[in-house]
Amino acid sequence: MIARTRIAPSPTGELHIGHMRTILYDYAFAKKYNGQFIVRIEDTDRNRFVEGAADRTLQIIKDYGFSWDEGPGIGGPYEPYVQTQRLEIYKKYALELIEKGGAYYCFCTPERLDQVRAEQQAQHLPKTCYDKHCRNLSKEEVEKNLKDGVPYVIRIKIPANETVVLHDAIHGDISFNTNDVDDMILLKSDGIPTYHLAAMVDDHLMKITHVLRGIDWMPSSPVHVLIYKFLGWDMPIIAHLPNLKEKGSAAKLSKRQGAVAAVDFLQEGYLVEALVNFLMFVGWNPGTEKEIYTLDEFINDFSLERIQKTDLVAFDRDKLLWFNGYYIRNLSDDVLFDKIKAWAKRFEIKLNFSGDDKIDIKVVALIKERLKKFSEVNDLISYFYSKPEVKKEMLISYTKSEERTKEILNNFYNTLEITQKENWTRDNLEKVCHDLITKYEYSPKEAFMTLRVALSGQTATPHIFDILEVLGREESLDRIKSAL
RNA sequence: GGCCCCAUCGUCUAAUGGUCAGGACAACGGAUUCUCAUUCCGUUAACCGGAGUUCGACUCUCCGUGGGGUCACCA
Repeated sequence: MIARTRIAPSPTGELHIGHMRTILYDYAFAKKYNGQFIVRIEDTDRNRFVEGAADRTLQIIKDYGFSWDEGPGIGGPYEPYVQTQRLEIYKKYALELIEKGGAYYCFCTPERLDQVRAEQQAQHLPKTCYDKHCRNLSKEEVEKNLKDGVPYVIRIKIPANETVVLHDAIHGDISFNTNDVDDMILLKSDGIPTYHLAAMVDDHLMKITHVLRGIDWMPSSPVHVLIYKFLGWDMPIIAHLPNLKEKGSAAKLSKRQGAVAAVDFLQEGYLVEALVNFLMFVGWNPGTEKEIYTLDEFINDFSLERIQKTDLVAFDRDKLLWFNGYYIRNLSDDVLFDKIKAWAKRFEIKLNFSGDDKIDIKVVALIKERLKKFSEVNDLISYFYSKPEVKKEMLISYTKSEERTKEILNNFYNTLEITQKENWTRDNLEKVCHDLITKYEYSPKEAFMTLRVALSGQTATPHIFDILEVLGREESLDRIKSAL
């Protein structure tokens, strides 16, 4: 089998992370079955069009590590891949639909439609729908309106009381009664098609074999099934994917909880590998206990059958953070440092590093196992580069008294002062300090915590001897003196 | 409200008639004889309710209940 999948973003804003999940599945499926992954821009909504959004969407897809075999920028055998450049094609099929009795001209004004809807609501009808007014127009009336230039749309002519079944690759057969289906608009009065027409025509013409889309499309799928049927085309395989929700509630992703757009996650400092690995499990799992996946492994294991049937799947931000920390820890110090710098450059974030790569990489190595996302870097490294504010209460909280704190710090100071620069290494410092607390019978906790606070102003930091080493002799002594 | 989809630990999920109902995240406890983190070990914890089918139901059927989607000249 050869699979051809597509993603059809509409340039109405920043690409949503849920959409990126669908891209991942589309991409993996096409690759798994030696096919093509296609990007098609669905810019048929002129009202919500956002300038530059299409380019940013294309860019973020690349940023996440995906590439398309056909689409904007590279073309392909079925170009163009931008819907507003294909208007003639849709018009042609809309007319063909009318000819075949599957659609009709509708001259109703938006005002009349609003009125009809309002009346239906006032009567508390189970649902609002077009009253099919223009289905009864005579051939002559239609001709006359057309000749007079009366604005029109083209609607699908849904047959009465028939059962339409959708073969969903995940949910199985789903049947609808056509009495519940509205005569949806296929071609708008401005000559631009709606999704229903445009996507079906393009999917057919572009020989798409599998369509993965959000489950919110399910209610309109009878319209799509009927379009294919009227035009005499074979339907691609359709799979409806669960939507994303915020963990712990049924609410969809919200900015209050964190990033929502794909680019936002990059900006917060998530690694692409972590993001993609996390996204794999947002609606799918291999049925095994394996959960660390490379893209290639995923391509190999992915299958439509193992996509979850549930309509909502949680986007667990804690889990994402865990994935990210995992991938960060698996990076070498050099690579991590380079990635942090690249991230800061791209998002114009000022890092508090010294600029001396040798020292900076050492610091990165020390914070690596604590780092969950890049946006935390500055907080974690601050005291390495600038004198911390040391709170007195915190400083003396590990000893019985101020006197004892002073004594401990004095002893550390004196011991460290006679430690020469060439001996200022992590291992030697550890030995010297341990000797000291043994000699004075300090408890490790009171001594080291006091020293930690004096050096960093914090109670949670990397190992104290690592900090001493990175800070250097002069700076370390200076900070102890300040604390005293 | 009509139509459609869905329902397992706190959270996300595995299980396709027979399992001590498994894993991960989170939480908690222990170890790594300084904190935090990491790593390792461990603990707590779930089949929405009711009928039915069956020797046997988390798994199949029906009815409830609950959640979600949709009902635009948006996708």
